[in-house]
Amino acid sequence: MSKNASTQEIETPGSEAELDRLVTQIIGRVADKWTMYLIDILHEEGPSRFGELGRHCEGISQKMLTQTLRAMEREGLVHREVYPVVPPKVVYSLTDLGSGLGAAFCGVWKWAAENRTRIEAARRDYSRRHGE
Amino acid sequence: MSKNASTQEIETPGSEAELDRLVTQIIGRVADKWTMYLIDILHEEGPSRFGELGRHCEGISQKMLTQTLRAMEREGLVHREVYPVVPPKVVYSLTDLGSGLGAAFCGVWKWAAENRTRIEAARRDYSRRHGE
DNA sequence: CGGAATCCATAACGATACTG
DNA sequence: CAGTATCGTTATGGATTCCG
Repeated sequence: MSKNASTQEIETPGSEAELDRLVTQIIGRVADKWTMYLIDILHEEGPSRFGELGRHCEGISQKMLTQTLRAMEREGLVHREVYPVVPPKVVYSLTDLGSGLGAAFCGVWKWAAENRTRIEAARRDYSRRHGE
Repeated sequence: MSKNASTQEIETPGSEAELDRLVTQIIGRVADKWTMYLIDILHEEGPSRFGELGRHCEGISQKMLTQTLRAMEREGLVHREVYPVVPPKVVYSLTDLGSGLGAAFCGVWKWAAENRTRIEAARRDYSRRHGE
């Protein structure tokens, strides 16, 4: 019983390598552009309707919006509430899990904001040194 | 001169909406599965050769490895050091910028590790309620 | 309004072969 | 070893149409 210093694991059959693989897999599904955008939007705007999300999420197609929201629902990041009215109304909101991820992502947003000039400088530098 | 409360902006012509777009764009380029994996690997293993990275980065093809590393170099996340020996030796290491992103993304890894059981539960839940 | 379904273009990716 | 180049496939994403 050398490991498991974490928060709430009771039954953990796999090896730590396997755990690693699992966590990596989760990151792989979640570290996606649209997911990050949507979590951010839901974080700022609060519970939002499908159309609102589409409008706030610059450049996303309605197909990707649906698709991404479904995936997020599957991972337990968002809750989908359907109001049986006409015209239809569907409101998406972050679950606790989603909020947690949003909070975690916050660091990445801050990093991007704080370092954007350096990133752009690096890019200019690169294209100068390479093929222009 | 109402804004610019940030860390180090001297010349900022765009509006805050534009700044938003810029930051979002950066996230879009950086929030990618392989980039995150590689930053994590470089963070844990330290400076590594091309082949080592490939071996540590489960499931990546050599093509994607090259491609992702080039992109990361362009964004200023990694430094590429070529040793003119035979057989060739190329060592990749995180720049300050890359380390910063790694640190920022750390929160997400922790989130994934701490909530993995909940995520899997959510997934089981979803497939039970939907098409199995 | 909030999708699902269809069609289509192209970008992403993997496998393979080749090179300095 | 660390790539580049090419090819073929699959996945991604947009546009459009239709439905409850």
